[in-house]
Amino acid sequence: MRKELAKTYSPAEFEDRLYAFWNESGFFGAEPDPDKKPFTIVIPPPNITGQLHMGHALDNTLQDIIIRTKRMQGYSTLWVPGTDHASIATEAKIVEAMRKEGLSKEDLGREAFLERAWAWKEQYGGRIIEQLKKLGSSCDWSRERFTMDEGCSRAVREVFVRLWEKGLIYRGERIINWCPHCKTSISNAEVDYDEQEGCFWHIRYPLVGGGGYMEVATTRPETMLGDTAVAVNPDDERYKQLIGRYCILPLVGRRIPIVADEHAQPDKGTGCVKITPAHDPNDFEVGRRRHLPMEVALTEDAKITDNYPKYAGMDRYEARKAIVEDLKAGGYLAGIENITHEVGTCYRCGTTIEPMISLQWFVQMEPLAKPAIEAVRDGRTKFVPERFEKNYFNWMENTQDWCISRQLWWGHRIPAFYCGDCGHIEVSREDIGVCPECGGGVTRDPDTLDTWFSSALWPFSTLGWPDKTADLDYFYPTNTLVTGYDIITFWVSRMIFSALEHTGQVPFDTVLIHGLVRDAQGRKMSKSLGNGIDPLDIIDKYGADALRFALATGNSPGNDMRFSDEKIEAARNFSNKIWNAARFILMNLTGALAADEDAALPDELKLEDEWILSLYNTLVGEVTENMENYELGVALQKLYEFIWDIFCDWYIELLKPRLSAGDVSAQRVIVYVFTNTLKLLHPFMPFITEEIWQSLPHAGQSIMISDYPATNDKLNFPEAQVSMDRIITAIRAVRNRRSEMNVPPSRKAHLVIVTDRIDSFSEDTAVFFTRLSSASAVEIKTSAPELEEDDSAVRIITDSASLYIPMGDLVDTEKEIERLSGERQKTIGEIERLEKKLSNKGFTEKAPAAVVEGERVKLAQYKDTLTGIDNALSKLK
RNA sequence: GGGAGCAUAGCUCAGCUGGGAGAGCAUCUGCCUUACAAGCAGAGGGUCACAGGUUCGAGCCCUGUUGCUCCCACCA
Repeated sequence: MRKELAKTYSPAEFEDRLYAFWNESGFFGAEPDPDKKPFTIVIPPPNITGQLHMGHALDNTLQDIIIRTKRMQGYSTLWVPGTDHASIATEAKIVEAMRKEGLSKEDLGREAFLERAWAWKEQYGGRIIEQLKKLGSSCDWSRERFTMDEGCSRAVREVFVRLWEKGLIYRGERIINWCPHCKTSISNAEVDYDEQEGCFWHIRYPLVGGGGYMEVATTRPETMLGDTAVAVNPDDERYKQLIGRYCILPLVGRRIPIVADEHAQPDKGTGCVKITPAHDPNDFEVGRRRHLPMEVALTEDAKITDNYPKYAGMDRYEARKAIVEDLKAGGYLAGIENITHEVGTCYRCGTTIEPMISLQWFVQMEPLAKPAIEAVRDGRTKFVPERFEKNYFNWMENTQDWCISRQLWWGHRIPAFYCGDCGHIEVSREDIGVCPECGGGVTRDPDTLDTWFSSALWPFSTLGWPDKTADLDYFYPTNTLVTGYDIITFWVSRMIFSALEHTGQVPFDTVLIHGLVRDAQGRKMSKSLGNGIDPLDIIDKYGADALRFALATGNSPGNDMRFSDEKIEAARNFSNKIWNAARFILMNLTGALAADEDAALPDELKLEDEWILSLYNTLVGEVTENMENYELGVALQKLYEFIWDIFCDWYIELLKPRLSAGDVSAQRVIVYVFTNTLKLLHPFMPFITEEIWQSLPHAGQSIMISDYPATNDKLNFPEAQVSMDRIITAIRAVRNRRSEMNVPPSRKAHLVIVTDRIDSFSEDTAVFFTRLSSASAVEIKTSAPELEEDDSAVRIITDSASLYIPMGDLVDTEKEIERLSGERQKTIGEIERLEKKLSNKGFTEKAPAAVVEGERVKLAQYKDTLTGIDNALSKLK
């Protein structure tokens, strides 16, 4: 039984119901099917801390559009959903919540903390999943994964052990980015740079044995406590003779050497650089090269260490003030310069990061990067748009070793065990209790892995890897990865090298990159600005389809977009338009079409039927091609234009006389075209298309599992297109004239059409003029009408007909002559332009024949128009 | 310092492999024409940033310039 369509478009009344229907019917599920080709997408797993924002909405809308299209095209489609544990973000939230209860991590201890974290995950982790469902996401929920679930954890451990065994993971003391707030190391990729106001402090370091000072400049005077040298360039004539001598570190009194190192550039500042190996990445390198001692001056929470009693316990900013004061007092301060500079901050909490020397785990990048670069270079994975490949190459080719250990508890604990007796490090797939070397007691590394270490495995860990599962065999490698450009380095690149290393295959063949969703003023949506638009509010108010339409239309790959009220309203209006078109069609169905069956095309087609079928067929071809090329926005735009400007504004209007007469062929054609257009639109706007489809004559359970329309040569009617174009042009011309003369549509007028195109202008098509151009009666003649000399008929000239409307004294003859003369000039201009073009041998000989022919046709049309205008003018005069 | 993007109607943006520029919104005019006023019909509005070049032909390809944005690196 078909469903009755509600009178008004109220998405809230059917979206949830339809989603439940699809889900319960198992349409989202996928199984390996040897008779079908697989098509797989893995979701970029949202953080369990997350709430759905516009970025998610865009990302998942695009994925859903793609997966729904492929599903209808007959692929066995799998969209794997899931969430990310987001170690640092989640831990920060839980710590914050605990702080409000007056508790710290240390108070609870690791076990209890993790219990809390899991409870938190259970409580909030599902929230974003529910929100994705509101959007219409057709994920296979039976395969929902979590980066810390058993399978993913096993994959993580396996990968860690394999990389260790291959020597691609190592543990070492390096300068790392330390977040004093999160109290963990973070990778280079996790550092954001903020422009900040600051100072250059010029400090004098007295030379040992007299003879003046070395003047150094620094933005961070507090780090001087950790200075262990001053460097000058070996080729710098000014200081050459000082190399090997010593100076005294002010306030501390330590003797530090003057060393030669290329790091010091003579043309920068004074040419002398203070060297703090434990607190600056460059200085660290200098320290290594010159065998300088490491002097740690800051603690993990960025306070001065006890080694400097005067400043001990001060945080870095207090210490800075105190030290600057003391330098000034001691006469060591040579000057202060105000500057703006980029300061590294933690991407999660915004705290200024502190470069620290620390013992951490690293992944050696070079051997992994090489094949990953190759895979993109030879096209096994391609980026859409292509330009992002440069981004990718740039990062991959210059990447440094990846710091993967985090001093956090929420995450995958590093599977390394340290022997307390012999110092052996055992990295193991299984937990161990004793040292395999000496039998001594072992302790496990307390640290966890960078969140991205597990997300890097997502395309295959979610399909069962390291086991050889049927899913992995069938659905992997996946096809399209959809994500924002802001995440290419964090995630996309790491998935590519991880997949190549562990599965020997690229993780996906295409990376579809989209931009950011900005607010109406073009600003990034952010919590601090408070300019975020909640997609769920939009869905409540306008419906998920409208949201999806607003996000998908006019959006091209890789480019940012703005989200505005106007956009969402336009989207809602389009939904409403479709809804009402459906209502109109339904109220006109009679007889057989009232039954549950697919509408087949009738044997006899009228001109307008052939015309709409032709245009529809073209649409199918174009949309299909656009979808292949990931031009989703273009495809949607074409659907919009077809539905609104062609189908609703013209075909429905043209068909009204036949429909009101109960013409069953007309019903069949309109249902055919409408139903199939809905199918093309379904991936973009799944809810409204389903709700309408259910109420139209149809076979099958759901539009979402119906067959995607294919082009059909039998539906091409070029002659009908030409004929209808003539009619439409003529109708528009009449409307145009009437509008210019401010004649209301209610005032009907007699219309005489003089034409020799009787194939287009006939008894059958005359009715179009009655309805669509306010004609009271239509007369078609093949020779000029015998209008009386004084009859001021309005003459409307098109390339295929002259139309006459007697309007009595509504028309001013003088004005009419003026208007026609103007039109004549314009037409002559066009004719001249085309004649010039066509007399250009370069054009006629070199341009494709079809283009030249097209120009000839245009010229002939303009000439016909001119003849018509001249006739009309001579009549008026 | 290296790389990328953007510049098209008043605003926000499309424009796929070069063949005389489009949409939405806004503006103006006329319409409650029984699917839809969340609508219908019409109108105005653009040296496609600037300067060269390639081509029969350039919004599109090449070179340079200007302005804005982003990414990476660096910043003692």
